[in-house]
Amino acid sequence: MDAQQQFRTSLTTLLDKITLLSKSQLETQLKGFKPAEVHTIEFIGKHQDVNVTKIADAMFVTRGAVSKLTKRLMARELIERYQKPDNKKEIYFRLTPQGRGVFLTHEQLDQEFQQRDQPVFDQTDPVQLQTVLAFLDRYNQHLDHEIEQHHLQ
Amino acid sequence: MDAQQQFRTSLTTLLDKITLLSKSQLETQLKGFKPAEVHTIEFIGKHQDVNVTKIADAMFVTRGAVSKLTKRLMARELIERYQKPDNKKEIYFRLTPQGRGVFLTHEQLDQEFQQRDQPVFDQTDPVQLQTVLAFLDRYNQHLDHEIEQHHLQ
DNA sequence: CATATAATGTTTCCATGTCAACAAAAAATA
DNA sequence: TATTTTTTGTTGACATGGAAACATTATATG
Repeated sequence: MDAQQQFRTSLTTLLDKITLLSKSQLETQLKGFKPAEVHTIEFIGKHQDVNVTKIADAMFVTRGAVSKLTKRLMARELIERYQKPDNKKEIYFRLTPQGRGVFLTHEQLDQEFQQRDQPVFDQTDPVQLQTVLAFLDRYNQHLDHEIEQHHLQ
Repeated sequence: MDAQQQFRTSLTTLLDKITLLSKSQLETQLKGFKPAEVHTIEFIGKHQDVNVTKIADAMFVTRGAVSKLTKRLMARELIERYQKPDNKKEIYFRLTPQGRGVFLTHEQLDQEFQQRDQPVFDQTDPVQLQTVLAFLDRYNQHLDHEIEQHHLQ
């Protein structure tokens, strides 16, 4: 297996595992909340004047999905909607006190995830770590180039 | 931003870009096939004596989901089932000629993606490349440990 | 200013995934 | 060997996300 294939395989399994782990922990600590719901609460908690379209863009899902999701979250009184006096089209969301509770729990969990993986970073030589990060940066730059060439975005 | 955060950010954007680039090509060349379907065909094509449980483990989904997926693929005559004479419980899958067609198309697309990104790997010092791969391996091993500790899978 | 176009959010239909219960067979255990 | 436990695969109920059609409002254009 050449380097690129090995890289891709490692990356894929890495992300599958991270997803699996965060999902289960989220489910135990935030029982009754789906990952997408928590993610939405997190996004609303971190940004001002969030609407359906912004959430959809940030989460890489359709507006329809977000519309349903926010409806559920409002029914459970975790978020609430508001509008601005000069715009009758856009609908914004903010957290309710209950929603802020979920938000804080999630923040704590996120710190736990970081702590869970920190040993990997601590036990790696700083120079090697920089090599890894630099490589990812170069790869990202290359893809930026490709995206530009293919006239995407 | 610390190393872990930088690593996470780079990884996320890297994958977003890869998804964006491969999306349009996959849609034109493998029209009518869902990512999960192609992924399953790929897995069956690459491994011997694959059963529902193995696919589920490899794709991080439930056995129920795989059971339905393989049923669909069999209905479309892309895969077929077989058993071994000394085991009446386990059911294995292999590709049909049509399934191999899809498999090959996917392989070719994959090669195109590889060629697109090969410059990044060619222009990286082999020693540094090994550092990157070794880091990912260590990270994966760490997560394997975590998954085991949480009694997942 | 009037009209065309774009943006925004919702809903319906549909596909697909999870969960949980289940049956059958294999493996472990007494 | 007989019984219990585990493994394997399937199914039905349910939830959820995508696609597309739609209504409403904002923005661009003439």
